[in-house]
Amino acid sequence: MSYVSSVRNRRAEYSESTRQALVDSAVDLFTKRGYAGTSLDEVVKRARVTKGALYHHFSGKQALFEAAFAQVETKSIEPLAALVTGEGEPWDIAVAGLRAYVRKCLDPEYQRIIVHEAPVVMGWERWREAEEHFSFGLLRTAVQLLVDAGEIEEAPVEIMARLLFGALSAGASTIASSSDPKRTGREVESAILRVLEGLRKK
Amino acid sequence: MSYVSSVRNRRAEYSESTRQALVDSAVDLFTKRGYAGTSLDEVVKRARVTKGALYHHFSGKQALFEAAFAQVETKSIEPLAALVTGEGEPWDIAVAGLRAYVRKCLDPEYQRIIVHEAPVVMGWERWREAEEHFSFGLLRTAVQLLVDAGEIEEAPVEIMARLLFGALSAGASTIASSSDPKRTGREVESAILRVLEGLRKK
DNA sequence: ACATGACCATACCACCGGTACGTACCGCCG
DNA sequence: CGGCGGTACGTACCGGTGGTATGGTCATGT
Repeated sequence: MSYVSSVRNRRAEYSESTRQALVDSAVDLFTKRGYAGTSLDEVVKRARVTKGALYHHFSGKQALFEAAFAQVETKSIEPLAALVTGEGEPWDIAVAGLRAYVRKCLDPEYQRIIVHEAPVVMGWERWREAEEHFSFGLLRTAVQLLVDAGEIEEAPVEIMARLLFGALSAGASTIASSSDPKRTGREVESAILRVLEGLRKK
Repeated sequence: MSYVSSVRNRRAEYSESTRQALVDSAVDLFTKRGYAGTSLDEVVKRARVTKGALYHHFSGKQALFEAAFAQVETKSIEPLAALVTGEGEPWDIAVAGLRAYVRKCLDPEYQRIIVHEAPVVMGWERWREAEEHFSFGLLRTAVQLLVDAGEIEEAPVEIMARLLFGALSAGASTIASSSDPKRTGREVESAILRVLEGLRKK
């Protein structure tokens, strides 16, 4: 029986491997040339398979993008999630998470696929839905923590989280396209902290 | 000579008219179906010309989009520019401009073409450059006014303007895709005002 | 009157996303 | 062990789209 299951696993592993190769290839190309700029022919060529394989694993280009999206988000968000769900003062957690997120936004994959292309490729509604389980979901719970702890003035958490999310994304983009990312990074960080401090109850 | 010039104007007017028809058609279709979703065939059909005319006036689809972008931005930004360059207390100007901008973001054309598609279609760098002369440029000068007037704490104006711009854009998206735009609009307005108040020197 | 260039139409091409269909291979049952 | 069915692809092809090449028309300078 162990023989049967091992053969079966072998087969399944092959399939999973090609699927993974397709996703990796997609992440690479989407990052470098964007969604519209990459052709499926190139994706399958780099993954050393054909379009038959692609359309077996995914329903189309959009689905392939969503798989790439999920992979990048999952990989990127793990340390942040550990940070937010860990213990500590809510305010310190927020500050640390903010710093970590700004750094993560400097990763080209995250920058291009998650921040820039995803909302337009997936559509705003679908993007919003997907982000509930990833970056935005984390930010929202962090803000909720701050409100519950009485650190910042009451406000619709959803709205405030959206605004902060937009500000963070813009800050990340600014850093990424700066001629002196180190300096700009420090400036963005302190500016965001100043915004947060402004919201803090005194 | 008035005959000659009149004929010449007639001819030039014809040309300008077809160009305008193309841009109007593009604005319509880009708003309804997005950049990737609209075909040039449809654009020229609605403008009652052919692709020959299109490629005579524009170098390609991208250039057509930039023309549509410029038209929507120009039309949208005029009243705001008048507000910012007018006289009055900097703080009141900022608040009024903010309100006006949030309202403008409810316009479907502005929402789709300027906020959502432009960064991806034009590329972030080109988009950033173009925005210097439009919405972002205005926001930046408004922030500069506030700093010069000593209303808010000193900070790199460029950075602070970027963050506020990102927050505004996110707020605009939230409003536009809300089931109750009026209510969400008020919430976004008050949330942004709270952020501004937080930055205010007391 | 002739050349010239602005302005636009027509016909066509290359490429891309997606589909239809064929096939090799493996697990399973009689 | 033999054939049957399903998985995991490969191959060939189609419709549509952005872009190009070419040519024609008409006002205008000389």
